[in-house]
Amino acid sequence: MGRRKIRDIRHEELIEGTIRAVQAKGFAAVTMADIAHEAGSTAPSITYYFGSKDRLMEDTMRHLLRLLRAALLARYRAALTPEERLLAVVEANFADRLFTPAQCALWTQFWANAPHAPGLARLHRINRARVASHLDHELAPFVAPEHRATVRHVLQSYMDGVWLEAAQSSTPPNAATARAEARAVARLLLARPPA
Amino acid sequence: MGRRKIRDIRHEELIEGTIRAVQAKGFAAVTMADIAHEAGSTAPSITYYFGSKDRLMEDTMRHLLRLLRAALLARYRAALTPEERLLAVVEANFADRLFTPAQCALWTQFWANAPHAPGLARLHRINRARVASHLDHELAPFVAPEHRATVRHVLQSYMDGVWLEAAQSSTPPNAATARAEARAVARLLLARPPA
DNA sequence: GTATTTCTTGTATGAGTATACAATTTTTTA
DNA sequence: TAAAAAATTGTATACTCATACAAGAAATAC
Repeated sequence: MGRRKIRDIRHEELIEGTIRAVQAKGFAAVTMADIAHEAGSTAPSITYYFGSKDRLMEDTMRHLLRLLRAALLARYRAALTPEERLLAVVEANFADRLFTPAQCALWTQFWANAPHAPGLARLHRINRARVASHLDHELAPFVAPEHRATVRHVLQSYMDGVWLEAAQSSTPPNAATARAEARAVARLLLARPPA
Repeated sequence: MGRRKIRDIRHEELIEGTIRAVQAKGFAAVTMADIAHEAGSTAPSITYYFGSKDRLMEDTMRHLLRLLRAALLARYRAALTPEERLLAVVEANFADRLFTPAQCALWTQFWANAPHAPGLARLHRINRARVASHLDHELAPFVAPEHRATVRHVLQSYMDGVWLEAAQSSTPPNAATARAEARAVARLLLARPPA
C-alpha cells in the first residue's frame, strides 16, 4: 500500500482550493494567491504543479467532469428498465455530490469562459456531446426519431438552467428536490413529446 | 424637433460597443480600450460619460433589460386570451431583437458576474422577480396553486438554459424555432402540470 | 550518511489596465 | 463673433498579477 505521492496530494488540495476560491471570486477575478491561500500553499507552487493558471482551471474542470461521469455510471449500474436508464442520465446531474453551490458556481463560470478559452471550449464541447449522446440513446425507446432532438434539447436546456439558477440563489440547492422535479419533467416529456 | 444630444448619441454608441466587445472577449477580459475602439471612441471618453467601467457594464445590462421589457409589453398588447398572455411572456424571451448571439453572450457573462458585483446582483434580482411575477400571474388560470411554483421554475430554468446554450453554440440561434419550441413546452406544462 | 531528486518559497520582473488630470478641440450660447 | 460650456484625447500614475528564477528545505535513494 504505497503512500500517496506528494504530487497527488497537492494536486487534490489545489483543485479543491480552486473550486472554493472560484466560487468566492469568480473565474476571472480570482488570483493565484487567492487559490494558493485557500489551499494552504503559495502561488509559485501552483506554477510548479500545474504550469499555469489556465491549466489549473482546465484540470479543475476535468475533475468536475470526472465526478459527473462517475455519478452517471453509478446510476446506470442500478438502472434495470429503459425508463430507469433515462432517469439515471437525468438524475445524475443532480446527484448529492454534484449539485452543490460551489460546483454550480464553477459551472456557471465555465460556461461564461469557455467561448474565450480554447482549452475550456474543448472540454465543454466534449462533455456536451457525451451527455447528448447518452440522452439520445436512452430516449430512443420512448420518443419517435423526428421528435428526439427536440426532447433532448428541452431536457438539456432545462437541466443547465437549473444549475444556472442554483448558482445565483443565496440558499443552497436541495438535490433531492431537484431530482424529483427533473424526474417529473422527464416523464412529462416522454408521455407527450412536444410537437 | 430638437437634434439628439451628443450625450445620448455617445451613450448609445458606447453601449452598443460594449455589447460587441463583451461578446468578443468576455466581461472580465474586455478592456476600456477594447470597448472604446469598438465604438470608435477612446477610453477616457467612457470615464467621462459613464464614470467607471462598472457603471458602463451596469448601464449596458439595464439597456438589455429595457429591451426585454419592451418585447414583453409589445406581445402583451396583442394577447387577447389567457393562453396568449402566457405565451406572450414565454415568447418575449425569444423575440428577434433579443435572441441574438451577442445578447445571449452578454446574459451569460451577466449570470457569471452577478454574484460578485453588487450592482449587477441587484439588477439580476429585480429582473428575475419581475419575470417570475409575470409568469405566476399568467399561469394562474391554468395551474393549481400548489403546482404553480414548480411549473414556473421549470419554465424559467428551461428558458435560461436555452439562452445559455445559444451563447455557446457556434451557429447563430434561430429565434422563430426557439419560440416554437418554447410554445410547445409551455403548452405541455399547462396540459399536464408535473407532480 | 552522502548524494540526488523533489518540493517550497522569497523576490524580482514585466506586462497590462483603469482612471485622474490637463491641455486641446469642438460645439453651443448670447 | 466672442465667450462659455461641453467634449475629446494624450499622457501619467498607481496598481495588480502571473510567472520566472534561484536559493533553500525536505524527502528519497543508494
